[in-house]
Amino acid sequence: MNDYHHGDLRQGLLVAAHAVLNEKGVHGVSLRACAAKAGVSHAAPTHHFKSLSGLLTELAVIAFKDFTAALRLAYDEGDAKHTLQQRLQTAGNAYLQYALSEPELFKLMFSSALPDHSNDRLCEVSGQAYAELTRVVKPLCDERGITGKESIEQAELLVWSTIHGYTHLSLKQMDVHGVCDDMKAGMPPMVILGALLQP
Amino acid sequence: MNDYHHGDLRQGLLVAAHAVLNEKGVHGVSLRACAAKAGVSHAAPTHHFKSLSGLLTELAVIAFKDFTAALRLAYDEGDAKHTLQQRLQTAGNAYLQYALSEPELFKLMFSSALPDHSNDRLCEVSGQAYAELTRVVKPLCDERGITGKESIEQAELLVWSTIHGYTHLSLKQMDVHGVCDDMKAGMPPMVILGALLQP
DNA sequence: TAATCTATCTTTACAGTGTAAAGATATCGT
DNA sequence: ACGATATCTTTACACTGTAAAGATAGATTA
Repeated sequence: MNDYHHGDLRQGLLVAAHAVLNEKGVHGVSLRACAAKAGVSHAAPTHHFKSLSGLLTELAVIAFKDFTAALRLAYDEGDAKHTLQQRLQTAGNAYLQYALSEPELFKLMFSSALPDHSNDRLCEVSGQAYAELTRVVKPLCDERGITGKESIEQAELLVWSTIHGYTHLSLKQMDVHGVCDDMKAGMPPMVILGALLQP
Repeated sequence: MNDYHHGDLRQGLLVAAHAVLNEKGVHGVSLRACAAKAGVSHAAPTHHFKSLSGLLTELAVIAFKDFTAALRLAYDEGDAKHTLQQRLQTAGNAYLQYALSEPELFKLMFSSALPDHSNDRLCEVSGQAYAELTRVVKPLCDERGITGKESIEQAELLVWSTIHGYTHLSLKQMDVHGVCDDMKAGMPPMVILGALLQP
C-alpha cells in the first residue's frame, strides 16, 4: 500500500530541494532527486510546481526573504553609535556572511538560468534585498553633499556592485581553493576604495 | 558515403559551441547540439574534448584571451593624456562593453558550474584578465599614498568587485528587461563612489 | 605497390533528465 | 454512502552525457 497523501508535499519539496542543492550544488539539482528525497514519485512535483524552474524560483524567493531579514538585522543592530560609513561596511559584511553561510542558495539566487528572474514575486523580493542593502546610501549621500536622484541611484548601484562583486569573487575562490582565512575577516575596508576614487 | 574526416573538427566544435551558446544561452548549450552544428555525429566531440565541461572550458579560455586583449587595447589607447582615475574608468567601461558585446560568452566565463575553474589554463588566462584590469591600480595607489602590499591587493580586489559587480548587474537587467539605454552610457562615474567612501 | 597502422568519426547502448498524459487512491462534501 | 476533487503513481517520450565497439580514411612501412 502506497501513501497517496504526503501531508505537505509542497513544503517537503522545498526542503528537499534545499538539501539536494547543498549536496549536489546548483548544477546538480534535479526534479527527480528532489522528489526522491521527499519520498514521492518523480512526477509528483508537477502538481505543486509547474517545472524545475518553478520549484527553484520558489526556493529563491524564500531565500531572498531570509537574506533581506539578515541584512535588516545587521543594519538595525549597529544603530546610532556608528558612522554611516561604518554602517555601510557592516551591511557589506552581512551580505558576504550570508553568502558564505549559504553558498549554494546564494548562487541559486543569482544564477542566470535556473530560477525565472522575470517572475514577479522574485523581482519583488530581490528588489527588497537591494533596498535593504542600499538603505544607508541615501543618508550617506546627504552627508556627503551628493544630491540629485540620478546620482543617488548611481551611488546605490555602485555600492551594490562593489559588495556583490566581492561576494561573488569570494564564492569563486571558495569553490576553487576551498575555504580561505581571508573570508572570516569579512570584506576589505571599503574606505580604501574611497581613497582611490576620491575626486 | 560519409565523411570520416572533418579537417579541423576541434576548431569546428569550438565555433559551433560559440554559435549554440549565442542561440540557446549558457544553460541551453549541449554537446549533441554542438556536434550537429559542426555536422558530425553526437559522439564525435569525445575524441577532441573529454566532456562537455572540457569543451566549454576551452571556449572560456579563448574568450578570456580575447577579453584580456580588449582590456589591454582600451588601456593602451588613452595613455598619457588622461589621469589615472580616468584611465581606471576607461578600463571599467571596456570591461562592461566586452560583456555587453558577448553576453553569453561572458556569462560562460564566470559561470559557476559549466567550465572547470580549477583547470590550470583557465586559471592562468582569467588571472591575466584580472591583472590587466587592475593594472592601473598600483600606480593609482602610489599617487594616493596607499602603501603596503596587502592594502594594494585589497584595492585591486575592490576595484575588480565594483566593475565586475556592475557588469553582472547590467547583464541581469538585459536578460529581464532587454537592452537598456543606460548601458550605452557605460559605467556610472566611479568618482561618486569615491565621494561616498572617502575617509 | 600493397599491407598494416593509427587517427578520426559513426553506431549502438545505457543511465539519467524534464515533462506530459492517463490511471489509481484517499480525502472531503453532501 | 456515494460522488467529486485533490493528490500521487505509472507509463511514456524526447532529450541529455558518455562509454564501448565498429567502420573508414589517410599515413606509414615493408
